[in-house]
Amino acid sequence: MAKVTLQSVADRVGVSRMTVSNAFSRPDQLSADLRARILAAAAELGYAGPDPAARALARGRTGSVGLLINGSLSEAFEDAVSAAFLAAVSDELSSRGMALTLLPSSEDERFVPARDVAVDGALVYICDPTAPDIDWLRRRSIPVVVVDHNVEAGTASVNVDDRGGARLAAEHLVGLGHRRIGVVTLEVDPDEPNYPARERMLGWRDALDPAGIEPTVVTTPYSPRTAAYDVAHGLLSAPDRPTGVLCFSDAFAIATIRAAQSLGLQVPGDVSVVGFDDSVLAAASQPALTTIHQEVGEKGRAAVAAIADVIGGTTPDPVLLPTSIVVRESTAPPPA
Amino acid sequence: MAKVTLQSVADRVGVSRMTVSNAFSRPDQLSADLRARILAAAAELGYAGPDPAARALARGRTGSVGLLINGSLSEAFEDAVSAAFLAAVSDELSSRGMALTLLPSSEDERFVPARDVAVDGALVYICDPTAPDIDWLRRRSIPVVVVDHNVEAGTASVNVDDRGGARLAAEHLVGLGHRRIGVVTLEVDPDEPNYPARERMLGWRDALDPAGIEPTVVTTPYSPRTAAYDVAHGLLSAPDRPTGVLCFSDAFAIATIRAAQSLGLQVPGDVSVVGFDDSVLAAASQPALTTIHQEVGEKGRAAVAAIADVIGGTTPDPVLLPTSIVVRESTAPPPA
DNA sequence: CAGGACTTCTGTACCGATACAGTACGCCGC
DNA sequence: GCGGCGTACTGTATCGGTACAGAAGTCCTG
Repeated sequence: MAKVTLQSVADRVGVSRMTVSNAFSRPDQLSADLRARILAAAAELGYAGPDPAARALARGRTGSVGLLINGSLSEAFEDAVSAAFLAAVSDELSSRGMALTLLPSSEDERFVPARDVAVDGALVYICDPTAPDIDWLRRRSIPVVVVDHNVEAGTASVNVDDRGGARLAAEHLVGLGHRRIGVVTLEVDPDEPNYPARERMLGWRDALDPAGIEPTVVTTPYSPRTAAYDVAHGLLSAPDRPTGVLCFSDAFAIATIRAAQSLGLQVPGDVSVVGFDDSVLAAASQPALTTIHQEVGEKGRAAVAAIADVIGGTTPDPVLLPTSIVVRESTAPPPA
Repeated sequence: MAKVTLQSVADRVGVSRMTVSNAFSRPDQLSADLRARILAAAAELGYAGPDPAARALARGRTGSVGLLINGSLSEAFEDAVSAAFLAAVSDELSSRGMALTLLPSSEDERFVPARDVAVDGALVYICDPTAPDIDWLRRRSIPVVVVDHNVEAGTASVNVDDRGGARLAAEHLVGLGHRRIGVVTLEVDPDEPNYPARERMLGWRDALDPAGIEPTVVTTPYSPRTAAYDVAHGLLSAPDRPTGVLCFSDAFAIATIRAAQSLGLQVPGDVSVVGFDDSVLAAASQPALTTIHQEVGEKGRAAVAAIADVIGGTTPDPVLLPTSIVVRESTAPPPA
C-alpha cells in the first residue's frame, strides 16, 4: 500500500495540498464544511495527520524538550529526589503540550543524543559541567536551562538555595548545643565539582565558622549507599566522635543512622543526624529525619517554565528556590 | 549570523554538498584527507553536524523510541518497579544508540504526543488497552511492543509470568498450612482491565481453588498507599480475619503489614503477608518481605531488544519472563 | 593494453510538510 | 459603479538533509 501523505488526501478531495495542511493545522483558514470533507477523506485513506518529522523540519520545532543527564540513567530514576524532579518536569511539559526526550551522555562517538536528537530546547540536569554533551547543545545553539548548577552569565537557570539550607541545618545543630560536628557528604572532585555538594559545604561552614567549629568531614563518591554507611561508620567509631552529623542527603542521613545504630548509639540520644532534601524517605525513616526541605516539584515546574521562555525567545531571570528546615525526631541536644 | 548548513560548508571547502554529508555520516565514502579538511572547515564555521530534524525526514528514522504511558507520569517515576523498568529501558536504549521519548497520554486534543511526536517505534507500557493513544500509534503504523499487557496476535510483547508467580505465592501459603486467605489487590475495572492484576488473580486462584479455599478479596483503585492500608485494615479487623494475605505488590504488602501492626498483630506470627515484584522495598521492609521476584531490568532490556527487532522489520516471538518466589521473614505457618 | 574493479566524488530527485504572498470572489458603503 | 475589505483557497519556494545512480580517475590483471 502506498504511503499516504497530504498530497494523497488533497488529490482525493480535489483541493490543494496546502488546504489539507490547513485543515489539520489551522482550522480557521478554511470553511468548516470543506474541512469536514477533508477530514473524512483523510480518515477514509488512513491518513493519521501530518508527519511529525516533516513538520518538525518545516516548522523548525519538534514539540519535545530534551533532558541532559550525565551518568547512569538508573541512578536518576532510582534516586527519590531526581525521580520526583523528572516526574514534575514531565507532567508540566505534557500539560504544556510538549514531550520529554531523555538525552543520556553517550559513550559512543557515533551516536551522541545531545548532538543527534531533535529537540526544541534542553534542560541540563545531572551533569558535570565539563561534559562534552553540554558543548554540543551550545554548538547547536539550542535553548538551554541549567538546573542545580552554577550559573554562567546569560544562561537561564533554576537552583535551590542549597547554601542557605545547609546553613539552617548547621545552625540548628549549633543551636541545640552541639560542638563536635561531623559532615557526611559527596566527594567533590575539583575538576568536575558537584554544585550542590559544594554549595552545601559552604552553607554548613557559614554557620560553623562563626561558632568556631571545625567539622570532621568524611566523603564518598556518588551514591552507593553502602559507601555512605561505611564512611559514617568510620566517623562514628572514632573516640572523639561527633554528637551531631550533617548529611548531604536524606539517603546519606539514613545510612548514617544505620551506622550509628549498628554501633549501639541512640539517634538522637547519642548522635543527632540532619538530612537534606526532605524526600519521601525522610518522614518514613525511623526515627523520622530532621532535614532541609526543598521544593523538588516546584523546581521541575520552574525549569519547564524557564525553558519555555527561552524557546520563546525571552531570557528569564535566574530562579532560586527557597529551602527551609523541617525538625523531626533525629535531632536533640547533645548528651550531657 | 546566517544559518550554517551542509551547503555552507561545501561552498567553503569547494566540494559538493553530498561530500560534506558523507564526511559526517559515511566516512568510508571519501578520503581521510578530504574528510579532515571538511571537518576543519565545519568546525571553523561553527557547523555542529547534520540537523537532526532534516536527517530524520530524509532517512525516515529519528533515533528515538517512544514510551507510551497512560496516566500520571509522577506515578510511573515514583513507583519503584516502574522506575526500575524505565531505568533499564533508557540504559539499554542508550547503549544501542537511541534516545527515549516519553509519550504521556494527552488530555488536550490539540497536542497528542502519540500522534505528533516523531519516534521510530514505541513501547506501550502502563496503559489501559482502550486508550486512544494506542490507536494513534497503530494508525501511524509505528512499530510497537506491548509490555505487561495482554497479547494481541501479531503484536510483539514482553510479559512477566504474573500468573505463575501468583500461583507460587498462593501455593506457599497453602503449603504452610494457611486455610483462611485474604487478597489485597487492585480493583479490576472490566472496561479497562489492568492486565497484571487480572493475571495475578488468576494465578492465586490456580492454587487456591484446588485446595478448596475461597479467599476474601479486598481491592483499591490504583496505588494511593493510604487506600491499600485502609482496605487491609478492614480485612484484618474482621472476626474471622485471614491468617495469610496475598498482595498485588510489595507496596501493597507493606501497607498490609502496617495495618496488621497497627491492629497489634504480629507478622508473621499472627498474619503472613506475601508481596509481589521483589522491588527494593521488599528486602528493606521490617519484617523483610516474602515476595515474588520478577526481573524488571531484564524486562526492560527485552522490551528494547524487541522494539529494535520490530523496527528492523522482524517480528520477535512474545517474551514471557519467569518469576520465582523469594521467602523472607513475612511468612510462617498460621498460629495454632 | 584492453577491461574489470575500486576508490572518490558529484547531480538529481526526493523526504513530507509549512510559510507567505498571492488570487478570486462576494459584499459593503458611498 | 468602484475602491476597499474579508474570507477562502492556491502556488511556489523553502526546510536541511540522504539515497542512489553515475562519472572520472586509478590500479591491477591477464
